[in-house]
Amino acid sequence: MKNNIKVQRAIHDMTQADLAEKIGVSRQTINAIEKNKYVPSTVLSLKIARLFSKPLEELFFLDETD
Amino acid sequence: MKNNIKVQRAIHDMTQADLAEKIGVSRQTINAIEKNKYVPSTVLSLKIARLFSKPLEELFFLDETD
DNA sequence: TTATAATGTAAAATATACTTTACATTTAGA
DNA sequence: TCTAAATGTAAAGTATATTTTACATTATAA
Repeated sequence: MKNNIKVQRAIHDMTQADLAEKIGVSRQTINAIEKNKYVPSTVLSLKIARLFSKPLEELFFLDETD
Repeated sequence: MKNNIKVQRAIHDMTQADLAEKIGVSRQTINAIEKNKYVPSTVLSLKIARLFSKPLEELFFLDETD
């Protein structure tokens, strides 16, 4: 799975720490998601999508490995 | 988080086993998700949404506990 | 009513998400 | 250039998702 969280952060001018704090996870969790270290839970991705006011599918995408 | 997978299965006339097989997880995983035993990964919920041709937010909802 | 399919559940094992702490590297601004 | 902020990364620990096996319960159809 891929995502464009980094772009969304840029649009909203937020740091990884900002985003982490807003959705209640650690900064390393955001970093790991952006670097595709692991797949977030649906609760987490829903919270991120809600924060950025975008449909989840515009932020997270299945790829050939999924 | 809540979901209406059971309703979607009914609409598409699929059993838990059918759905499990189509998205490549065990039947117990589907059952556990429907019974809110645990929160699926984003890959899994994206696959379910794609299978039912619905935006993910129409299948999975954040609630007060999230 | 009986057989069969579907669903619910549970325990043990494994994989993976997420936290915490800590430090190194990169980026950006004074 | 110097400094501070932001990002990347790593290891150890904890929590939770998912599988497998197995069995019990419920619904359905003959």
